Amino acid sequence: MELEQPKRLTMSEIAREVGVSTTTVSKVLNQLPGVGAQTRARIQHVIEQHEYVQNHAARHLRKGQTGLIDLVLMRLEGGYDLGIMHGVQETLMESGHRLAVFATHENEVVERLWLRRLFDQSTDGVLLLLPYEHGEIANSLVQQKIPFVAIGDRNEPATNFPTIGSTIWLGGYTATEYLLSLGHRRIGIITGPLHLMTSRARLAGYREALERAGIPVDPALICEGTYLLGDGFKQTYALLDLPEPPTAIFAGNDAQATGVYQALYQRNIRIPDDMSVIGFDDVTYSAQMAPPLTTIRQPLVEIGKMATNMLLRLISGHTLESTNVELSTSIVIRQSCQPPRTRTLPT
Amino acid sequence: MELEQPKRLTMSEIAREVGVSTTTVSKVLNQLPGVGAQTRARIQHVIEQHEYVQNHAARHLRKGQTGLIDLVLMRLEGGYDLGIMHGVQETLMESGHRLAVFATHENEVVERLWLRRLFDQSTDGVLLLLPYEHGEIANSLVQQKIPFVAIGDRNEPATNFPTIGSTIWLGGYTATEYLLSLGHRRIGIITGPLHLMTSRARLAGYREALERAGIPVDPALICEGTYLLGDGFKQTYALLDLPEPPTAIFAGNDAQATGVYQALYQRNIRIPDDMSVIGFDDVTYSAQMAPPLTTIRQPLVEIGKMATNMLLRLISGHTLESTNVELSTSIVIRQSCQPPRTRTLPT
DNA sequence: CTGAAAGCGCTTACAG
DNA sequence: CTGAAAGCGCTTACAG
Repeated sequence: MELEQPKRLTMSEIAREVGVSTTTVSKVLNQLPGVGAQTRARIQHVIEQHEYVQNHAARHLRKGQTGLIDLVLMRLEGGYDLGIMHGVQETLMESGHRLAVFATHENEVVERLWLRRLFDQSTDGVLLLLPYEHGEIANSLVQQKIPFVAIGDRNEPATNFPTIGSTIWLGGYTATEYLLSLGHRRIGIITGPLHLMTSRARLAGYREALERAGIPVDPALICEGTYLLGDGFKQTYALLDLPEPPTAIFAGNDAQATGVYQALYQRNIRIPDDMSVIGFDDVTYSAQMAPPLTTIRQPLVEIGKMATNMLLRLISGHTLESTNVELSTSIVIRQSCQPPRTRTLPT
Repeated sequence: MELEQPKRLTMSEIAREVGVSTTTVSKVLNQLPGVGAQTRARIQHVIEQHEYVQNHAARHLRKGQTGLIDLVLMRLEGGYDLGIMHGVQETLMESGHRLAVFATHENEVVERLWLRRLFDQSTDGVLLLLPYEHGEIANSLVQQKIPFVAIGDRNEPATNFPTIGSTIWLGGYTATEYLLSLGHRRIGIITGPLHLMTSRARLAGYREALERAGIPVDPALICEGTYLLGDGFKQTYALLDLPEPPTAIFAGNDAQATGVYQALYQRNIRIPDDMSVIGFDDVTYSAQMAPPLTTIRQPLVEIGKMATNMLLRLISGHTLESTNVELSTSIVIRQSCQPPRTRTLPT
């Protein structure tokens, strides 16, 4: 006895079975007008009975749409990227698009290969989540007329393509300002790679806050990291070993803050009693750290959603009201900062 | 002056320009034999000159292949999932497939909708990364003849579909055994949700090790978590508040181990001096924790690779040598465990 | 309200 | 070695 093989039907087979044309079946399938109620019902019935599903490729070929959005990033590492992806997925869920994810792993050959593949019209649009400057990619995309929006924080004067980010500079300023308001005067900062705009923006905000407070910037307090936990750890040791260590550390992002925590624990330095720590991003686990991390929140999920909505609008041929959007950062005060206790407050 | 518009050419336009048939162009494009060297060169030239790229949809329609693999998971949360995705991506990079990612967020409606979409022949195959039992999904996939492999750890006797996982039970056993060998007698365990096979397997391994050592299992030492940092934190407090607290904690996974660390730090209990901690998974950050976490390694990347290779083989019509693969777990000894110091070793 | 027919851009027997 | 032609499964003017 053979197992029943649920053969996949084509539209014309459905049409034949009902006794109508494929034109009519197509109309029913796509909920277009111009079909009698009776006919519609009969067709509907047969479709359901056979669990008929349209062939994606044929539809795609005819309509020139793939139902696919591509997201490109360097590396999937959690935190920042995942926050944004959540927003993207959520929005895509409503639009019905699928999300293709591609990680370049900083391999330019692979990247170019992938880019080439997109040109075969197999994507409706792309989301660029690349922390470094990728003029060439953006340009190729523009040239190929593939809709895209770049997510990140290129505080460059003007780009000729749509971008979305958040007010990084202000975030850096706010973080530093907050620590100053608590009475800290020696504030260490662990930045991201300084060739990135997003790192420099944080640092610039830090500098600005100090200068406004009339406090000279001590280069010894500025450490460069790569936004990874390990850098937070290592640079904290460096900061602690300074002749005059800081009383607070601005960790650059929450991953590095985790590293800072661990270094401090190991050195038996209590947070926030002996050292204040402030992060950046407000990643999912930030609130669960011990103590809960005070941090500068980037509205990651919102950024993801917004980016996707912008892209979707672009894809459907609309023009964007504003092509360079910045959502605002904000400070989330939890329990990792307090006034310095080892020094007397300035009079 | 108009901007040059790089119009996308079709194959027949290329053919016309060279003065050959599309048949011949297609052969060149697909590197098939049966084309004169001269002709081939001329065609090649024109192709490159125009940066011609095949239309994906047309190709797909003809060949019935999409070049797309779907990965389904509950939630993108980092650690475990990311490890596996790395492996998947790496393998896919070679095969040239793109990866479509879908997160169900435990929403069954959404899940079914998505599943339905796959039936439109828009995927070459799917990777199921769902921690709970998903008989229906697997069955639908089987019925629709969509190739797939389930990643995870269903230690069920026999499934009628391809699976890949790792030796979880043995991992649980090994972790416990190791702590016993160090002299620990009261070992706390924080499991995952106990309705999951993967959680029960760890616990069963734990029990087995204790029983073999002739140590009665104390139910008070068994805490249920959900594999999230917060559970590690909370349950550690519970364990510490026991009349007779453990001297070691088996954290269930590395995320929970992070929570354990934090609770211990907050209670001022040193690792490993005052408490040993062992994790499970060996996630990217495990080695960077302070102190570096001793853990049971699941070969996440390898699992991802293997799963993908199995799927690829399935897609190309081959049959699998073995359909239920388990890679082996192993212990990675770092610095979070040592003999208990508050008790005397048994004589 | 309904359908015949063209066409989306490829690939693939098949014939020459 | 080369090409004419059919066909993958849809959608969409267009005519009736």
